[in-house]
Amino acid sequence: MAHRLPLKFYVRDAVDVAPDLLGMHLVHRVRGRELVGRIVETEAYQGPEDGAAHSAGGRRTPRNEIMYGPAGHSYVYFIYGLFHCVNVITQRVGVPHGVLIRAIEPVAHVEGKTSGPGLLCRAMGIDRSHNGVNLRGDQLFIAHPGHRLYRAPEVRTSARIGVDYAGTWATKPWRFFDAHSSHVSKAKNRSTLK
DNA sequence: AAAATGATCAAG
DNA sequence: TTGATCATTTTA
Repeated sequence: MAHRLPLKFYVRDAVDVAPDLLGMHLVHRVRGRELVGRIVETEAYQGPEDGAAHSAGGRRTPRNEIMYGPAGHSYVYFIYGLFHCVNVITQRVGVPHGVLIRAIEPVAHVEGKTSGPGLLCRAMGIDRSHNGVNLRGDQLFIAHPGHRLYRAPEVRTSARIGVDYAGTWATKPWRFFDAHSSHVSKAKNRSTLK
C-alpha cells in the first residue's frame, strides 16, 4: 500500500520539502520488478539565491533546465565522469528549487551500496534517461509507505556535502538525515574537503 | 591526499 | 574549440 505524495507536497521551498522526504519510499519499476528504497538523507538547494545550487544566480542551462519546470519531477545529472545524482524538483514553475536524494535504505530488490547520491542511483538503476520524470507517475516515483510500514525518522541536520566552494552558503544546515539509519553517507567521504 | 573519468559550460 | 570545473567514491 503506497500512496504517491500529492503535488501540493512538492510546491514548497526545498528546505521544507527535504526533511519531509525522510522516511518516504523511492520506487523504480523496471523489467517487471519494483526497486524500493527508504529515503534517509537529503539536501535542499534553493536557487537562484543559493550559491551552492546549480541554479545559483538564476543560471539556466540545458542541464538544469528541468529545475525551472513543475514540482514533483526528477532532475538527474551526471557528475565526476562516474556517477548520477537524482533530485526532486520543488516550488512552482520558474522557481528552481531542488532536493538531492543522498542516501536510501534498501527495502526491496535493491542490490549494492546506497549510502551516497552516486551509489544509490547505481543501485536503483537511475540514469539520465530518468531526467524530467514525473515522480507521481508509474515508472520512477516517491510514495508514502503507508502507516503500517512507515517508520518516523529522527531528523538531524548538518552543512551540505561537497559545496565548500559556495562560501557562506556552504555553512547552511540544509542537509537532513535520519539519525536512526545506518545507511547515511559516511564521514570518511567528507574528511578531506577544502 | 589524490586518482578515476567525462559531461558541462563559459570563455575565446 | 578548449580547458577548468565538478551537489562523488575509492584507494592508499
